[in-house]
Amino acid sequence: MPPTPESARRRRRPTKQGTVLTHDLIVATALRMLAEHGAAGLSARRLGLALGADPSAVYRYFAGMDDLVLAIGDELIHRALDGWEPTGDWCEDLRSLGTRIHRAYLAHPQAAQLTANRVSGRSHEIAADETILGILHTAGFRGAAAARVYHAFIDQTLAFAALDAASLALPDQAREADEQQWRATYARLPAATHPHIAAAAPLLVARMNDSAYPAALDLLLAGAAAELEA
Amino acid sequence: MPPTPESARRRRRPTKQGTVLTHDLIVATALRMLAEHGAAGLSARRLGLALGADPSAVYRYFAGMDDLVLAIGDELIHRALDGWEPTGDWCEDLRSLGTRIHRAYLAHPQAAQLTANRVSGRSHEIAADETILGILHTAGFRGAAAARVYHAFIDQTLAFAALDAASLALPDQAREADEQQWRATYARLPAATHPHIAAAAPLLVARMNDSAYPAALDLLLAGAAAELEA
DNA sequence: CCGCTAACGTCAATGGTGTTGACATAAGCC
DNA sequence: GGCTTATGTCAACACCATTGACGTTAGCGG
Repeated sequence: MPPTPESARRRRRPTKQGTVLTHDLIVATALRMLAEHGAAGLSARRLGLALGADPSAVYRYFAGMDDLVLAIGDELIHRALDGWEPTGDWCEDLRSLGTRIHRAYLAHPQAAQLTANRVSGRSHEIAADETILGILHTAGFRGAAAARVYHAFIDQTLAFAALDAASLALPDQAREADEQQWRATYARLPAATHPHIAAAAPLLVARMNDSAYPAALDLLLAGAAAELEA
Repeated sequence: MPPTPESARRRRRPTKQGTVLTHDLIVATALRMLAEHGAAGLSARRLGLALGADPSAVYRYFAGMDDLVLAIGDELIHRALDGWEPTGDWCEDLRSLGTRIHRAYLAHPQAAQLTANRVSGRSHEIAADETILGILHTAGFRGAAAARVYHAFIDQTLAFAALDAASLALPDQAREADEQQWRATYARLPAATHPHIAAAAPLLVARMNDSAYPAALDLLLAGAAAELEA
């Protein structure tokens, strides 16, 4: 029994504890729980508890936990594009769009981990794709070239979002422990056996918290621009 | 009680069903189970069943399921580098190394999904890092530049591996269903509301199964080479 | 304003999961 | 050949997603 589509909802019975459930309320609560309890901390039972409702009530709104996860992903894309306006400079527009998507995911690293490499096919995801393809069109890309650049752009953005989210998603305590352990293993390798790691270790420790996405994005855009001129 | 390190093992009591457990045997069996039952199909109980042992026996070898997952990741890197020989051409070496890592992960997509954005700090991962830094050193990169290129190279490789693994990991049946559903939503959007998607849909469907990694890798190497000359 | 219907919240149960502590057995050192 | 202890086994715990039956109440048709 698939859940009722949001448009067809009419009756809203308050929960035993008084809250009135909504598609959006559930997504928002799930996002909060992910931030509080980590990527593995989103469970139907805990979600029900946080909502003040029976866990199974969630299934009136989503086909299952996986469906909820896809909705969360679509919400992240929604937030990324909210309020964005094109400047007309295709290169600048793609850069700001990529940066926005990357930033929106990293704002909810635990959620990003779950959703960044999923394709939801939901409304906001579709809107984003249409926007990107539109920008490429105005830039002058047509046919296969447009498809290729689109593909590289969106995959690179989402791939880095997922990767960067993974390190951000570690709880503060575990994250320090992780960095500490990094120092404990990599930074302590003897120069005799691992000369290059030993030499680069201090620099790498310093770099670890930053994302390589901006640099990679610049390279991609430069490559695309060069192709346009040719 | 942390498990006994592999080097300190002496007694090996055969299981009730006759098999003799090993660190490597468990990793290999887990890899097989991942291929058979999907990324979510790796469970302690099923692993025990497949090994012909009690599920809890695994805990004599790994601190937990997560520890096992890290070991699987290290094994993937091991396979990626196995037999690799440098040519001396740094650009070619980095390209072949990146391609090998990407290919090794995609050979076990279900395992890649679990491990590609983890840092294990284990021996083969360390060996790979030392190799990459060594190549960059012979190329002439020093200090911060070497660290920056290393960071971009390894993150891009792993990020694309994770992303590409996600689509490959879908079971054949679900994968066709997914592509079908893609056609059903994206390819059917009316040109009136989504003109660019409607125009690009056939090309995008054709591209979907390929990875954007080779193109992205080329861009990265070209950018690095340009930086060297400057 | 009333009554009917079905949407939706609740309950209970099923079969899965990781993990752990106590126990037993046999491997291999002395 | 006996002792120690590593290691396999067993049973139990607490959690998980999901589902079918149940009952209540919101809100429409009259």
